[in-house]
Amino acid sequence: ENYKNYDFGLHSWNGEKVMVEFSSPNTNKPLHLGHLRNIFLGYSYAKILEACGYDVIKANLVNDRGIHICRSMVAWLNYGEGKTPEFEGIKGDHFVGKYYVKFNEVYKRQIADLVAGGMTEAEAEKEAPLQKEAVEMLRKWENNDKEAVALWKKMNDWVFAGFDKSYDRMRVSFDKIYRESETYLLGKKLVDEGLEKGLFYKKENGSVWTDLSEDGLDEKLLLRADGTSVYMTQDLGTAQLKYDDYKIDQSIYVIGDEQNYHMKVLKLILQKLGKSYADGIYHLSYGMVELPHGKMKSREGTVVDADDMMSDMVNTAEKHTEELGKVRDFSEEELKTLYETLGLGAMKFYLLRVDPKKRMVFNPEESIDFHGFTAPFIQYTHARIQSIFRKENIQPQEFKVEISASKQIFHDYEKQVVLQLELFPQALLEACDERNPSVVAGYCYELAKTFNTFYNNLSVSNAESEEKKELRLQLCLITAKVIKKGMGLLGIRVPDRM
RNA sequence: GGCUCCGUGGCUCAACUGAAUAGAGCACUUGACUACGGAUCAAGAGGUUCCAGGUUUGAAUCCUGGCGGAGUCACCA
Repeated sequence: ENYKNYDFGLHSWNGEKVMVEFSSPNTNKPLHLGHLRNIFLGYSYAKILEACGYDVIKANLVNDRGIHICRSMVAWLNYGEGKTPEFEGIKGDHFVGKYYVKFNEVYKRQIADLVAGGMTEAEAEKEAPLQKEAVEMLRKWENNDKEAVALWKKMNDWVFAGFDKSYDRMRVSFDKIYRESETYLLGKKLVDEGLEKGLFYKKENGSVWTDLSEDGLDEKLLLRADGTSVYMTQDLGTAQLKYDDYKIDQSIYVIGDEQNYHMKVLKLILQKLGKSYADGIYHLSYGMVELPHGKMKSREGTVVDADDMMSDMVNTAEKHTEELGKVRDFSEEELKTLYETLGLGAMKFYLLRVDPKKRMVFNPEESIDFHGFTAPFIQYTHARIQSIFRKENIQPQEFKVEISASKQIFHDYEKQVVLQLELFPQALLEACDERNPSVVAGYCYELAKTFNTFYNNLSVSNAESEEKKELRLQLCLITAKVIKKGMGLLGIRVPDRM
């Protein structure tokens, strides 16, 4: 009965505004597997919040300033020979990333040389000529040096263009982009504010600190001796800016668990500063993605690149689909869309099906398995349902959802499907409260499984009676809708044929 | 070293926050298309929940102590 005009768990606005920040890349190298978990998690959780009645702003805080980008800049100046991404024919983020790698190669050698010359490791790290160039570049940038800023802008634009291509392919978008280059000055203001209030203090060399030892934490640096900002400075400013811009009730940060401490400190400092929005800060912390052989290390070249990963998954979907040969009549365009839907769907689901808090092992071979607890399994269920509608000449959009439960004697298989469908709103709320999209992933899987059992045991088209047929068609329809809705909350599309 | 988190069949994950026979998937074994799509379904085998104590009518879950692993404690971000 509940399914008449049922809106599948959607709630109207509950009056709360939430910002979800995710992705948050550095502009010195391309996105990798870890970012993928972050992005899919953030995007999915934003959708879940929306479905539960929140007004959601999806934000991306790009770390576009600092020594890391200066390193890429110096390397490009020294070794780039004026080349551009267009010239090389590669994405801008990969292009700039190449120079970051180059920097590290040379830097490492210079350190080794200096250490061989009698310097300590720490000294060598500071004295290496290339590092000195980078530091000088940062200083110039902070002093608004025309050339430095122009180069910085040029290289960042390359990277942004590259990122945009990746986001497009992932089918994620943002409502607001913050750049740390635009927020760090505000952060410095907040530091001044804290100094005036006596919450922070200056050390002899001029660096600014706050002492959080009473709260069980350590002393924390807020401003370097030379007056330049650190990570925390920028985050203070960004937090303020987010609130000024949107007057949000909650501010959710999707950030890896290696920053648990940092986020704790950030919130505490803002609370001490008496900021009303501080209490609304929540760190949606997620565990690192590891590979079967250990964790990803850029130094050892074991980082899995996000773009490569996506291509691999889509290629696998293509291969698999061709082997099965069920969509030979598809146009090129349709095939391309299908492969993206299946490949990226499988990848998103693989990353979202586990509790975000926990570290996870990414097994490339298992991730491309399209059986069992996977997106293609669920997508397949959806496609088969659509197949029934095609056969019955029914337009799902026009088919009315009207279950007259009272008159029916439900078969056990039918009952199980109904019971499972009833759980959807509950799963949605749980995912929202627990801040855990994997609840939705698990739900979709259970629903698909329950439906498949029903499907394999009872015929829809050749049902015992017209009434039964009607009922089962309705079960099919609602199942398809809930699957589509649920998977949509994970950012995964479901095809009508595959 | 201090603080935080984690340890569940060969592998990847669950377990409504203390409940009854610890659930799924992969891999393995066996079955099912003259039935709406076999990317499916049905069945089987596989566990001392890291170890040792403790609390409890009852512990994977809570406490203590080990062992093993991760993160963090930067004038990096």
